[in-house]
Amino acid sequence: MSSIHHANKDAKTLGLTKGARKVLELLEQSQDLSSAQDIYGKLRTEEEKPPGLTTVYRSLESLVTMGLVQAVDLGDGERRYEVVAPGEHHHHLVCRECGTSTHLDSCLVETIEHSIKTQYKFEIDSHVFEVFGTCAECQSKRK
Amino acid sequence: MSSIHHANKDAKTLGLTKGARKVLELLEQSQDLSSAQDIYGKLRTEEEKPPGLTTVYRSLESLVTMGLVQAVDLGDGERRYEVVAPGEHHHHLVCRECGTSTHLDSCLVETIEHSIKTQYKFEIDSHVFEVFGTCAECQSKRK
DNA sequence: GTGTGTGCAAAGTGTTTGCAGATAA
DNA sequence: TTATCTGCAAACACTTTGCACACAC
Repeated sequence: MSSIHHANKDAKTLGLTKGARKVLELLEQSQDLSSAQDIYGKLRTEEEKPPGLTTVYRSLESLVTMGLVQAVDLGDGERRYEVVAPGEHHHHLVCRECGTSTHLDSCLVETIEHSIKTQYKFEIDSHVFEVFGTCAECQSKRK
Repeated sequence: MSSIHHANKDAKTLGLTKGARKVLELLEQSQDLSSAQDIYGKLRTEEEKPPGLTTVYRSLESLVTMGLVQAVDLGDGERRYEVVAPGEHHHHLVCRECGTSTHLDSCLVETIEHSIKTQYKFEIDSHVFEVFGTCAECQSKRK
């Protein structure tokens, strides 16, 4: 252990600011997608000296840039975030009743990527895909 | 011709307010997705007595509710709109360079709907799917 | 006259930015 | 010290709402 002076728990937190590390930790504990305000609120209860909202936004921005976190837009005017394996991404089944989201285990865009390229001569660089409805649990609660 | 006193051009415009009819007409002429501000701006140049922004927003709301118009969220904080055949919807290839959007000729969600239902027991009621990248034209301009 | 449509201005929401003080190397 | 990080408050962009007036039947 030579040049590393920090007491970081994890190699991938290197280069992150204090605030960003707290945001990342919190996201790692979260099951669901979290908005900036969610994160801010939770940190506010869990930390003695919590980062401000501005710092949360700035942290999320850099975490996304670094590829450690994925931003998800559900179209409700509030961006959500979740940790991902670097370079990975995934899509969700979002329950409108309880708000929970389940990951889809594969990205179906990859399956049609080729046909979009050949049929439309379109060069894909990103995509959004989210499904809304009712999860199994909420369906059974209805009855 | 008995109970219809209006000089409407189209049966489906029945029950629409004056402002909503103008908004719908403009959307019918548009090739691309238009934001409320786009619509407002265009009406402002084309009409003598154009509807205000508020009316544009209210009109879009009712057009969407009536199923004549589809709202599309591209995740840039600005909702876009386009006319659709009642009950229909479609997805887009959105070019990041020139901003144009091309319709995908089929909805691939339908192809995996069954597997989502059986595998996840999830009841789908809506979805978003948009692809971003570079269109054929912008690709050739680059060279 | 009565009810709906409309416009203005104000309020609201999530997010970003400017700037000065706090903090870390 | 010197550069980076942080927080507050203000600015922002899009959208919604309150309210009074206009208009249609």
